[in-house]
Amino acid sequence: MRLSTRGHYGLKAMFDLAQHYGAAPVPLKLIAERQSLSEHYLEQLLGALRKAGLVKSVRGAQGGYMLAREPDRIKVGDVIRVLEGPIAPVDCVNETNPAECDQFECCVTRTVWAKVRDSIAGVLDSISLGDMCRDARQIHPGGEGSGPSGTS
Amino acid sequence: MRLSTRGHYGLKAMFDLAQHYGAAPVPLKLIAERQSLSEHYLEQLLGALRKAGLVKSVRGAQGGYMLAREPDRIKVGDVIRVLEGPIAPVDCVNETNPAECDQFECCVTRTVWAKVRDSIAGVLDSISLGDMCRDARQIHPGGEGSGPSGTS
DNA sequence: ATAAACCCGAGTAATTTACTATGGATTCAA
DNA sequence: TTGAATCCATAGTAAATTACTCGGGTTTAT
Repeated sequence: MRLSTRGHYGLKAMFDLAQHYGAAPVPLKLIAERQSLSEHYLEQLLGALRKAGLVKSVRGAQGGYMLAREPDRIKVGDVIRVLEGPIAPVDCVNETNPAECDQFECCVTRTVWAKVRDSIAGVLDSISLGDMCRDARQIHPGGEGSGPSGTS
Repeated sequence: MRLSTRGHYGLKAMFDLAQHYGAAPVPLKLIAERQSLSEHYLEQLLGALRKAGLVKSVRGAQGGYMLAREPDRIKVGDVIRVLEGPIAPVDCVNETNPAECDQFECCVTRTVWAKVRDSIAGVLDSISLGDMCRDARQIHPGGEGSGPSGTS
């Protein structure tokens, strides 16, 4: 019942980009430093997020990454689905293409997992990057300059 | 964001035991057959559940396993925590001993994961094995003899 | 021209997962 | 009293997954 580092790190990176939305593109190196993540690894995650249309990139010197749309229009669930795949505690309740139950069409443990899936999706789809930024501002008023802002 | 087979199979087995609560102990072999699981592997899971006090065992011929208390007093969450460990999408929001955030005490992605954790725990702790049996009876009226009852 | 950046695919060590194997200890029943 | 049916415990292991690293390329501002 654990997230991999892909989702964990990826959300940190997206939150970082959300905090710099509207400004110049943020170079990978800077995100990796601020969130203390491996640069090369993060590159893969941002590549996936770019292909999924959640971030845009600017190549060349002074380039970097930025959110493809406003922080309020990107949900945590969008990010996690790109990096971790469809939400599914077990395969037979997969969001996009549920695996065939090898046994019978009707099963009880399955409905338990479906409820878990829906409750996870409900939370992830109810929080946007914009929400996270507002929360951060409440906790760390003063923003940017006033010291580092770790994200677990 | 996926359960391992431990939790998946373990809940199937516990549901099987719940459906036979009050009767003679159910031998491992029978559970494994009915739920089409590896016998030896399931043995490990039931061992853990026994040590955790959720099932009792009777050794020797005519022995087997049975729930340690009424199905209504065993929640799905109890089973999953034994087999999968504490519920924690990421380590820093572990239910029992949260890992230190290496960076800072205050972080925003962390509160997201805490909400996910609580929502998962909420679902798992709201469903008992007794509930599952009643659901099964509604779907498969006639019970026992009327054909196999797969559990995904 | 150079340096700062992104882009891409392959490789890999460590860990986890999902079992299997083996042998023993207990108990019922004939 | 013997044999079969059970549970109990530990160790081993092949496959998959994870979390990266490596070594190149390509693009673009200055």
